[in-house]
Order: sequence, then C-alpha cells, then structure tokens
Amino acid sequence: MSKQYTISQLAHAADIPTTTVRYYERVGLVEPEDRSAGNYRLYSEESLRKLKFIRAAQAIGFTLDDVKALLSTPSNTAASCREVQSRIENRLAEVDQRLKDLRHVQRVLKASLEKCKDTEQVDCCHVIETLRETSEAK
Amino acid sequence: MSKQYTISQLAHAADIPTTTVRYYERVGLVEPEDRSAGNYRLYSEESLRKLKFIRAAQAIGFTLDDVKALLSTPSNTAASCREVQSRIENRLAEVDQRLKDLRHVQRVLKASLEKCKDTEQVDCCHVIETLRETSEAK
DNA sequence: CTTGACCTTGCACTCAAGTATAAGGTCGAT
DNA sequence: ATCGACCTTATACTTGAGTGCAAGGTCAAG
Repeated sequence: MSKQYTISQLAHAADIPTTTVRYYERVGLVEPEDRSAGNYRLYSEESLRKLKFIRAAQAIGFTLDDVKALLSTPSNTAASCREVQSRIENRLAEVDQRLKDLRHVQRVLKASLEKCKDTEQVDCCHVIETLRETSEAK
Repeated sequence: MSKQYTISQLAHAADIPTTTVRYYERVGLVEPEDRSAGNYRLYSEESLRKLKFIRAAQAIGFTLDDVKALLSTPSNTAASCREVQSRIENRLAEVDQRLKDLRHVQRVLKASLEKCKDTEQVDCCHVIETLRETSEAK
C-alpha cells in the first residue's frame, strides 16, 4: 500500500493551493482515493501525477476542458489516439496563429516607440497616428 | 457643422455592436456629443475616430484601461509623452515574453505530435509522458 | 394610427479559472 | 481540555470585455 496524502500535502507537493485542488474536484478532474475517519480527503500517488500533468498541460495553453478530455480518453484505442492527436494539432494551430499575430503586434509597438524616440520633442506622441495607420492598413 | 451619427450608424461605421458602444460609454471611453429631441445619442466624427483607435489599440493587446489612459493623456506635455512611451514599453516587454513562452509551447507541442506519429501503433499516445518530462525539465 | 425598426434604461448573465468567506468539525500537542 | 493548525461544506465573488433581456419610448412609412 503506497503513501497517502492529505489535501495540503498533495497541494504542497504539486505546488498548488488546496482550494484549487478542491476546485479541480468540483469540475471533475481529480478525486480523492478515500476519506479518513474524520472525513478528510486522502489522495494517492496517482493524484499527484495527475496534478502535475494538469499544470504541464496548462502551461502549454490547454484549457481545463482539454485536460479533462486528455485525461479521460479511454487510452490505447486507435480512436482515442486520434482524438488526442487532433487536440494537439488544434492547439498547435492556435499557437502558430497567435505567434503570427504577436509578431505583428511587436512590429507595430516597435514602430510606435521609434516614432516616440525620433522626435525628442514635446509633441512626440505619434502613437495615435501610428495606430490609426496600422488599423487602416489592416 | 459636421455630420452626426445615431448609435447604430456609428456602430456600423466602426464595425462594432451598438451594445458595445453603450458599454464603452459606461466605462468612460466614448460619450455622445449630444442628445436628440427623443433622447437618442448623437455622436460626432471624433467618436468614430476614437472607436477606431480603440479597436486598433485592442488589436495590439492593450486593455481598455490602457486605452482609456492613452486617450486621456493630456497630450503634448513632456510628462504625458513619457507616460505613453512607458505604456508602450511595458506592452512590448509583455509581448516579447509571451513570444518566448509561445515558442517554447510550440516546441513541446511539436515534440508530442512527432511522438504520436512515429509510433503508428495503437498505444501511440505518449503525450502524457512528453508533457511530464517537459514539466520536470522546467 | 398602426407597424416595425430603432432607441432608452437598468439589471443580470456569460466565460475561465480560480479566490474569498463563513460557519463549523478534527487532529496532535501541550 | 484547549489551542492552533488543519480540515469540511456551501455560497458568493473576482476579472475583462462584453452580451442578453425586459419594459418601455420614438420615429418614419404606409
């Protein structure tokens, strides 16, 4: 029988607030393995792995809904495999698009800043014009 | 005296829902120049310019709070100029950081996908391991 | 003078991912 | 036995940028 965690031990190990662990339970992501005599939640090692997975998936931009789907895919059927794969592809497409957009944003911001710095005068703030041109060009 | 717009004309011209125009008024961004006999909002050309500015600024990631500050900077004082400039710099720093993060995310997603495709077997879904490794590496 | 399209206000609701608060129960140590 | 740290539940609130709805007023056309 392997180690059991109270909620705060689990939360500490996963570097997450306990309130968030309970929240994850509410939305159906993690469940305690058992309850103690005094009705305390008791978690297994597996919950800890799950929590770490959740954090990792979130860090690369998956929503909790995605995570739930990823975690609950029946695992090891060809169908579930394709399901997971397509979720990754979707996410990747979003990331690619977002990268494109952000590079554009970066260019615009840099241009605004250049204008600001070029004119070291009081009325240097051409930001508004820069933005307007940008919005019209688009 | 230049053209006046009803709310729907203005909204149409700026390609924004009328409800959103009212919302912008609620949060102090745009105000009608006047009211008609029947209490309809009447807007000037300037409101249209403002709305377009708002959209452009939003498109490059400024919040409505930023926009409000940008629009209400007294304009043409050295202080306000620095204020605007520093807002742009902040935003640019955020964008740079976000780009870094996203490039990392992109790499991880691509790696997951590669693993998926390499193993054209039923148990191809190493996503979870890939993610776990990534989270531990971090 | 009625019909339909438009306008007014105020208030509640949406989404995601939590966070906060209240009111009470449990556990280990002193 | 009582203190403090921890746990339980339920409920409400947060943020940002809106959207939706209800109940009513206005306006131009037919």
